[in-house]
Amino acid sequence: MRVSREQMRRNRERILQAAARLFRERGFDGVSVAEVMQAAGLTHGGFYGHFESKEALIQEAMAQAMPATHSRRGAVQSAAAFADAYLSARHRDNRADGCPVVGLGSEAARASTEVRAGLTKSIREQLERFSAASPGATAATRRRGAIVAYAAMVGALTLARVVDDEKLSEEILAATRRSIDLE
Amino acid sequence: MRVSREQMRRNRERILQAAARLFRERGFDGVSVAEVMQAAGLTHGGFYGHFESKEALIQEAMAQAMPATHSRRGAVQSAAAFADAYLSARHRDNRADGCPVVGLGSEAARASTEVRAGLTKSIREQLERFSAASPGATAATRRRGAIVAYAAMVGALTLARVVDDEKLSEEILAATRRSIDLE
DNA sequence: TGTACATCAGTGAACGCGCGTTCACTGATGTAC
DNA sequence: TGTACATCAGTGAACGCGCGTTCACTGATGTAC
Repeated sequence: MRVSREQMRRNRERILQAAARLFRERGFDGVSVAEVMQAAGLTHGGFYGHFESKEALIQEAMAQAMPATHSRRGAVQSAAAFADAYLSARHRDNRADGCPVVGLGSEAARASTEVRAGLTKSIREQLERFSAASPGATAATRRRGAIVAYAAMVGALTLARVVDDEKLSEEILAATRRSIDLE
Repeated sequence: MRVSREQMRRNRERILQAAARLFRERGFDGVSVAEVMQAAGLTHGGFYGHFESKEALIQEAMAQAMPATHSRRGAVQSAAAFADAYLSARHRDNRADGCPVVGLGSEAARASTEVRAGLTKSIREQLERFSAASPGATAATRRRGAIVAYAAMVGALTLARVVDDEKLSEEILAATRRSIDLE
C-alpha cells in the first residue's frame, strides 16, 4: 500500500494537525498514538515511518501549534484587540483549536526541554506582538503591559475552564476582558 | 498486620498528603497509586481499604489541597501582599507545595465535575479574600480587581514555568508582581 | 485485670487492560532499460 | 512511451511493560468473658 511522496508528505501533515488538536483537547497523556493516527485517517503501525517516537511528535506539534492558532504571523495586534476572542466562551469551550499554553499548561511545564523550547518561541512572539501595539509611553512600559495582559489572559482562561460554575466562569472572563480593554 | 484505628486514620491522612504533593508535582496521570502509597510509607495493596479508586483519591486530595497550601483559612490578605510569595522563583520551582490551579490547571480543566468542584470552592475563597482586602471604591470594583489580580498571578506562574529561559521567566514574574503592587 | 478469639489493616502476588513500539507482509509507486 | 522490477508507505498482529485493581493471607488490635 505504498503512497506517492506527495501523499506521504500530506499524511505527515495530517498527523501533526490531528496531534496538535487532540493534545490540546485531552493532554499529551490523554491521547494515544493510535488515536492520533486514526484521526489522521491512518492505522497506528505507520506512525514510526513518520516520527521517531511519541515524544518527537509532541515536540513537532508544539513547535508549530501556536502560529497557526493564535494570529497571523508577524501581524501587530494589541492585547485589547486580541482579548475579546481569547477571553470568550467560545475559546473556553473549544480546547482543540485553542491556546496550547492554556490547554497544556501544567503538562507543558513538566515536559522536556525541547517541548518547552517550542512553546517559549511562540510565547516570545506573542509578547512582541502585544508590546508593539501597546499604548505605553516607553518601551519598558509597553513590554510590561504586554506581559501582564498576556498573563491575565492565560490565567483567566485557565480559571474559567477549571471552575465548575458557568456564572463564575463568565464573570472571570468578563472582568479580565474589561481590565485589558481599559489599559 | 492490623494497625490501631488511630494509626489507620493517620495513614489515611498521610496518603492524602502524599497524593496532594505528588499530583501537583507530576500531574494526576504522572503518579501511580503505588507511588502515592510508597510516599506514604505503605504498600500499594492497602490503598483500596482507604479509597474506592484513584479517582476518589484525586477528588479528596483536590478538595483539601488549597486551604493548606495557600494561606491561612479565612485570613484577609490583599492580592499585593500575596503576590510576592506567589510570584517568586521559589514558588515557581516548588510545584509539590505550590498552587494546585497552576500545578494541575490544564489537567484539572478536563477532570470530573467532583474534582473541579473542589478546586472551585478554593478559587472562590481566594477571590473573596482578595476582594475584602482590595483598595477599590465599590464592591464591584474590588471584586473585579481581585479577579484580574488572581488571573494575572495564575497566568504569570504558568508562563514562568513553561518558558525554557530563566531570564524571560524572571521577567514575567517581576512584571506581574510590579503590576499587582501598583494597584 | 487477664485470657481466647474474632476482626480487619496492611502485604505482596496476580489479574486484565491499554499503551508505545516492533515487525513481517502487501501492493502501489518510482525507476531503469 | 512501455515494460519489469526494486522500493518502501501503510497495514495489522504481536511484544513487553506499567498501570489500576483484586484477593488470599498475616498477624496485631479490639472485644467478650
